Amino acid sequence: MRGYHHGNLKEALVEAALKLIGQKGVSGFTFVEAAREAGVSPAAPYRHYKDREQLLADVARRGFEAFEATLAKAWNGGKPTPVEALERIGRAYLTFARTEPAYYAAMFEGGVSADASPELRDAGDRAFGVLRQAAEAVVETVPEKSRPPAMMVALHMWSLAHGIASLFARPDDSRRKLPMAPGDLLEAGMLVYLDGLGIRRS
Amino acid sequence: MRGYHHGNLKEALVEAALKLIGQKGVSGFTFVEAAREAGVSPAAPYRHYKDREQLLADVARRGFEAFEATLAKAWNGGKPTPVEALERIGRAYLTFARTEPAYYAAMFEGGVSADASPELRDAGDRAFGVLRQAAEAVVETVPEKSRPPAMMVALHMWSLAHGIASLFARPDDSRRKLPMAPGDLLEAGMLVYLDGLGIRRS
DNA sequence: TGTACATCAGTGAACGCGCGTTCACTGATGTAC
DNA sequence: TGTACATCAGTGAACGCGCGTTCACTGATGTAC
Repeated sequence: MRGYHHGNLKEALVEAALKLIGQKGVSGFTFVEAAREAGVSPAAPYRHYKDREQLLADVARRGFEAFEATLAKAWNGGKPTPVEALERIGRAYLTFARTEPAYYAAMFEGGVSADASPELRDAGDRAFGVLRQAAEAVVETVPEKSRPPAMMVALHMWSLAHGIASLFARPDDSRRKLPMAPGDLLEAGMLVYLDGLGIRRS
Repeated sequence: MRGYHHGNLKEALVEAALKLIGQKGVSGFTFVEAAREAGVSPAAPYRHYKDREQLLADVARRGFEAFEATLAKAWNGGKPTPVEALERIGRAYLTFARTEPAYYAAMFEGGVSADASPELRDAGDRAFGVLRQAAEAVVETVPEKSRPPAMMVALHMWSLAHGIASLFARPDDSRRKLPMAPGDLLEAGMLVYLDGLGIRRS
């Protein structure tokens, strides 16, 4: 922090980006201001990132890694039952969107193309992998004959959670009022859906 | 168009905004460029809009009105059956997001607060009203005793459609690859969900 | 253990750029009489 | 029907601002010997 060399500038820039994105959204975040926030001259970030886009992509990648860890923890090996664990994933999804709006925005609203870098794509795929694996465990609780495709189930869960997150569970924009908590809305939706697949609740 | 007075500048600015948003996203759209696109000096737009934000809000409002018309047309009075008509609404939703990305972005990703103006809020409410009314007709096909709340159903449909739209059905960002068409993914999800509510398909 | 030196991570000044906004203004339009 | 005049919708020049990016540079660090 003191002295000519910052010593940890890359991390400081990521921190600054998260703070700024949280305050003004992805589009309000600038390279120069991130440098200022990190207490460094406007030319310094170029030692670590080629441009603003690359810093954003790095933030998004870290976001997906944190997201994956959050979802994996919520899954907890599918205990006590896959359905209950999947519901925990759903709630963890919304909690992440609410408590880490900067990460969430960089991941999903950044205009950062998913294949801006291989690392970003991989991180995104791994996060989705948690959901997909959960969906697999859940569909395996029904007889093989009437078993729905796990990929489809995972995509439905993801879409529903993301839809609720971006419509109702963002802290910054007071999007729409809801007659219930977003987490409850998601859980209700998941239960109805799983019923529709013939999956028992317990 | 010719002469000192444009004659139709407000409309031209909206057109320009749509074109620019479609090309570079909401955050890439600027007041000055909209003026340039409309063939007018950078000071001219101030005769019609207080600032960039107000123009954006106007675009979003018009978007919601077009959206409402699209959804209402798809609903078509709930014929031949409410469930089929609801599926048509779902597909129309995704088609709108795909073919009118600029409107969709202004409506949902603009950072335009829903209550930037009463007109905007009303337009948004009316668009959602179509979905809500459709949900009401659909739930009324089940006996009152086991009838789910229409509001909840409408919110689930909206969230699922919006989630699929923003994850998979935007033309600009090649978000994620899908093993199926977004419309099919949504229809499958809706059918499973309605099954879960005990609503027959026909 | 000291020293020479390569490498690295910063500085700070400068640039061109486009944006948002303002200002006094002026050409066109419409209306009162 | 003609004319005077108020109003309106535009002009264009100017401003301050912050951003992205570059450049030659310099202080700090680490390593070979």
